[in-house]
Amino acid sequence: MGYDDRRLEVAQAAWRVIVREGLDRTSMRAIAQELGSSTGVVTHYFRDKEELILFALEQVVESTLESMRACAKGQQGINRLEQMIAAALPLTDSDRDDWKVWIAFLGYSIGRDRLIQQHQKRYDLIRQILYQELADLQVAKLIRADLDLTLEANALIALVDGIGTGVVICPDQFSAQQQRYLVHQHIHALQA
Amino acid sequence: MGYDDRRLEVAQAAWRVIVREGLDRTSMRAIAQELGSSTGVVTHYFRDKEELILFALEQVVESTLESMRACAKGQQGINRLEQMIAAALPLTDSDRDDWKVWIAFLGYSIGRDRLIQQHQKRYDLIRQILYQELADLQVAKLIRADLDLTLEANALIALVDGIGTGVVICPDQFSAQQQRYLVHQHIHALQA
DNA sequence: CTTACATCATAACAGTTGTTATGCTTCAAA
DNA sequence: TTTGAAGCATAACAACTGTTATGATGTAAG
Repeated sequence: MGYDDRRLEVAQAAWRVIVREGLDRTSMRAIAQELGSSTGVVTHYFRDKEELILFALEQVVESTLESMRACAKGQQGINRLEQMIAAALPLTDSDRDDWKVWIAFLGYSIGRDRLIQQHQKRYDLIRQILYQELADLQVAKLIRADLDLTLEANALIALVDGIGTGVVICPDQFSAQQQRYLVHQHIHALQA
Repeated sequence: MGYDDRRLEVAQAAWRVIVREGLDRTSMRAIAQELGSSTGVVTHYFRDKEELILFALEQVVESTLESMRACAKGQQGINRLEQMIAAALPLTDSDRDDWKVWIAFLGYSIGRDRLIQQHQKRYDLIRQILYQELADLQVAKLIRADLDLTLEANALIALVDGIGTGVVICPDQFSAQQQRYLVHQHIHALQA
């Protein structure tokens, strides 16, 4: 097992503690205990606590971005966009844990301008991806020509964010089927 | 100045610290300093830190619920629902601070089941209010008869939540006008 | 075998946390 | 005037925090 693998193990331990205990109760010692080791391991693979936490979050973000790209492949038209959006939703229990980390981090970022700026970059990236998808659909005349695509991309982001927080707080209210319906309904309204 | 007024002042000081510094950096001493007093004041008016934080959040929630009820008065039909939703949006800078507190609290609640349950109750209340509005609209045949109203109420909650987080993270992407457009677009799709 | 480095444990550091106890005012009731 | 409580300041408490230094172990290269 190489360096990067071990480093990832530490991050995943941190990730589990965040989901179970909350971000502010995720201390170096708690992470080490979750890992079954001492804090020496944690400090060995990460300079700061900040570096560790940011790395753990980046794993979650990259994971869902990868899922979105994977779902996009082989799909076309409206269905392609719909599948991409679905890939970002907390449809499974595992996805729900990802969203817990994400929301914990959003709250943690309030009052921390540096973290807010990092989130902005993430949102910019997602917005750019969705914009491109919408632009392709508009060229193919599959969605209305009068749509402000940047605005609609933001609408999609807000939709996913809203469903994500809804699932984390009230899991019973948002089944996978209902999540898909909400996305389908939203995208359907864009069609030409 | 009575007891309750002073108590509210303490909560508002905590509220300002949360917005500026973040929830996990909102210590008893930071609140006291923001208030221009000592920690003795804080402990005098609140048993726990938890009691203080929960009280501060409740103020925010009650404030926006009151705004929603006020906006509902004198309005009718689809416009009534639209105004109520708009009352919960972060259209002004002041509202944005409310949303910062809200989102900070959402993240803080991850891994704290008691807080999650309290949020569920809040969402249940809002869902009930929106359900009633939708039911009235459905009886008046102003929205489609085949809609699952509970699902649509959840959709409205998700929409507002998504816009709220979007504004907090990327204020430039969600102007008041654009927020209103997104709500209008969503509600318009429900019409009969 | 020796050297050097990666991996990890342990311990100590100074700082911060929430909580509690104590004492000092001020002011109204008896 | 005495009594008592409200309002508030101060200080101390143990517990916890992130960080750092030091030492022990294994293991691969020379």
